[in-house]
Amino acid sequence: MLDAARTVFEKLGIEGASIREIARQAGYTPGAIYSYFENKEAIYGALLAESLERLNAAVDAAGDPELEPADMLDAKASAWFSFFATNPRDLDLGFYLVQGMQPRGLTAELNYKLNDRLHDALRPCETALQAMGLSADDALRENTSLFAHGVGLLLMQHTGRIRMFNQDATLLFEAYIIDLVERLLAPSPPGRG
Amino acid sequence: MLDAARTVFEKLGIEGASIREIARQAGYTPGAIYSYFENKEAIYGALLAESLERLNAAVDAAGDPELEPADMLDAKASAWFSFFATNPRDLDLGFYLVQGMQPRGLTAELNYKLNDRLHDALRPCETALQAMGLSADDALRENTSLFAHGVGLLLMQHTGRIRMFNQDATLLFEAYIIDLVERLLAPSPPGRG
Amino acid sequence: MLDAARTVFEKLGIEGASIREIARQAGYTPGAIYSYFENKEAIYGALLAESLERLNAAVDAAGDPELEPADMLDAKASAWFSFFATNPRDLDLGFYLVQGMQPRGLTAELNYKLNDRLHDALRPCETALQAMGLSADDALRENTSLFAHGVGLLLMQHTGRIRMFNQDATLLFEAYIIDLVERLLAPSPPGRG
Amino acid sequence: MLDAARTVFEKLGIEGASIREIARQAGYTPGAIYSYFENKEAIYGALLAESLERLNAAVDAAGDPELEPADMLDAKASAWFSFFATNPRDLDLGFYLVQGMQPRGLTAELNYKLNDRLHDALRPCETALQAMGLSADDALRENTSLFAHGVGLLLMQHTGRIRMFNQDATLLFEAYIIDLVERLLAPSPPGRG
DNA sequence: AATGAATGAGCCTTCATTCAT
DNA sequence: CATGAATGAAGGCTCATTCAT
Repeated sequence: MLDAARTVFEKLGIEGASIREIARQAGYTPGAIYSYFENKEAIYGALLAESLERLNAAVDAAGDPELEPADMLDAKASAWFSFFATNPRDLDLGFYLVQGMQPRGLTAELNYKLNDRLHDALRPCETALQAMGLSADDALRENTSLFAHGVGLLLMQHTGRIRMFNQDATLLFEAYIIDLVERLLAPSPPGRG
Repeated sequence: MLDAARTVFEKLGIEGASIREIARQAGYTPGAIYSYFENKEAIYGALLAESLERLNAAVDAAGDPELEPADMLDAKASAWFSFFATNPRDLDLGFYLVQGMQPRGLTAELNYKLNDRLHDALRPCETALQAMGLSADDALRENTSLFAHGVGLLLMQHTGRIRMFNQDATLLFEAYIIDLVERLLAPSPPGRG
Repeated sequence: MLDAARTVFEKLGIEGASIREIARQAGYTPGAIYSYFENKEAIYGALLAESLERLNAAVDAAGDPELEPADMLDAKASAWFSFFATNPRDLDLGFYLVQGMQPRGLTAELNYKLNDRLHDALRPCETALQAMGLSADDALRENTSLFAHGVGLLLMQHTGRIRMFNQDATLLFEAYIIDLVERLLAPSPPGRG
Repeated sequence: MLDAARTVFEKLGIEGASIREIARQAGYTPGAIYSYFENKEAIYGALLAESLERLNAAVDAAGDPELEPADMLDAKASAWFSFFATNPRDLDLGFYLVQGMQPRGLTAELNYKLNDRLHDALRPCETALQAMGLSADDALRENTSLFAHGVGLLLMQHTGRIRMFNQDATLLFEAYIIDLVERLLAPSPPGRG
């Protein structure tokens, strides 16, 4: 059933994915959906939960444990970035969660769970940052920036606005990481906390 | 009439803003809308065009012409960033342009115009980057990154996901600019183009 | 449901028959219609298909198989003519097929089927004409003329314009058949193929 | 203004000819139309009146006065037939009058006038028929049949159904006239009034 | 667990017509 | 005479959701 939803969703996008269509794809009638999900938003919740599992799997699989912290940072960050860059529908889901999802569809519990799983996917980067010598606070801050940077690039790429700038999102993300590593490993210049 | 659209839009969001609702808010019947706009998308087009004008006004007003390039960069970037940070509905509009707007509503001409106006708002940063010694290509690349970074932060802040990280979007954006300036002014380390 | 459509259609004509009205007559809400038909044109398609079946039934039932070809021609032609003369709504449907029906509502397949069924209803006349000694080409031509004549009379009668001429459509159609038979059975005069 | 209506009407057909469109074509705004016509139907009434004038002009111009009655019949009948065959929009108008026009649009007076003008266009045929020796009653009957035949052929041709029969409407009409003349000039067989 | 017909509310849009200016 | 903004009614259609079976 979730597979059907995902399939429809991949084919028709988040706007075109009606209950009817999902049911048809699943070989059921519309009413049957409601045996599995409370409402339409709940489907997205489930879809998103599953998407985040795949995201975590991708991040977990990335990077040899023996890697240097800086390389680990690169590996883990590239993992979540390329997961979304490669799977635009997962990015859609993420944006949908973030933008349009009605509070009704997401129980507080599920919302927490989803947030936690997103954090889980980003934590390896934070860990690597700490391993590079950053305090917990600094690591959090840098990780937030890193995430924001990636999200911005993904959004631009996803909507075609990045071609507008004649740039390649993945290259720019890589460059950001390189600059970041450089900055962290360099002797901090005067005047920076 | 545009005011009515903006009001409804602010109240109900971009999805909930139906022609009926906009007409009601404006004190008209739905048919009357079509004396002013060809269709629903055209309303957003007009709204967006106006939003981009305000954006450009904000950017143009920012920064004393006498400023050093680095400070000018800061001023101009902060201008567009804070415009969107302060006016979340304009951010919504921007995201809508970027994500959902149907080609039908936007004539190719208008689409170009809107893109141009967005570029206009970002160009001062690029100019400042070149004034700091970057080549045209490098300036474009850095400007793209800068924009992406801001967009990512704005998105996170806008959707409440930034509090999740206990960070302040504006501070993070400022930090990015500082690092950027530092990096550009520093003697480039070996191995970086 | 089809009955409702037919009823509304009889009451309000083909132009006045809205989905809303059909639904109301059927005791349903508009949306319910779409469980039965893909769109409005499909309703007419179904209505027309059924009408053509009744037409064919009437034609098939007409004329003792033992009849002479000339009498069979009379019987079959009178059958389709009187079907439409007696059931003006079926005539309306036929005109609608012929004039206004959008390609969207009628799949190519259905369109073919409808055309075929109309041909089926006219074929017995053509067969009788051939039995009277006409070549296939001549039979087709005479049958086409016969059909056109009937259609013209039906249209005039239907729209009240025939009273304008103080004539009775059925009598005129009968007279046409009589003349036709006479002409075909008579030794062809010189100069006519 | 009528010209504008006719132009729009020729371009967009009877369905697509909205008041807005007519006004635009005429260089006016919709409201201005109502300075000239009571309502939309009145426009069609005027259009039709004018069409019938052109029809009569065509019929009047046809056939040398010196012609034999039989040839005159051919000339006059061919005139009205080819008028409609050549100007399908006039045929549309005629069908519209006959099928869809609301009583509101046509004052009784105008209706009479239109009927009279149609009769005028057909009268030369009737006169020719009488000149060939038919009684007034017989001439009326034959003329009615002739008109019906032509109308049937025109309808079939107009709607593309005549190609279905692989026939040429004009040829079939000509053949009808030839048969008619032949029949009338031949010694009437026994049993035909 | 599943059906599937049905609802009800809503969507965007069109259009003849009116009327104060 | 003409404007043109506005109306009001209607149009076809979509969709999440419900519920008796």
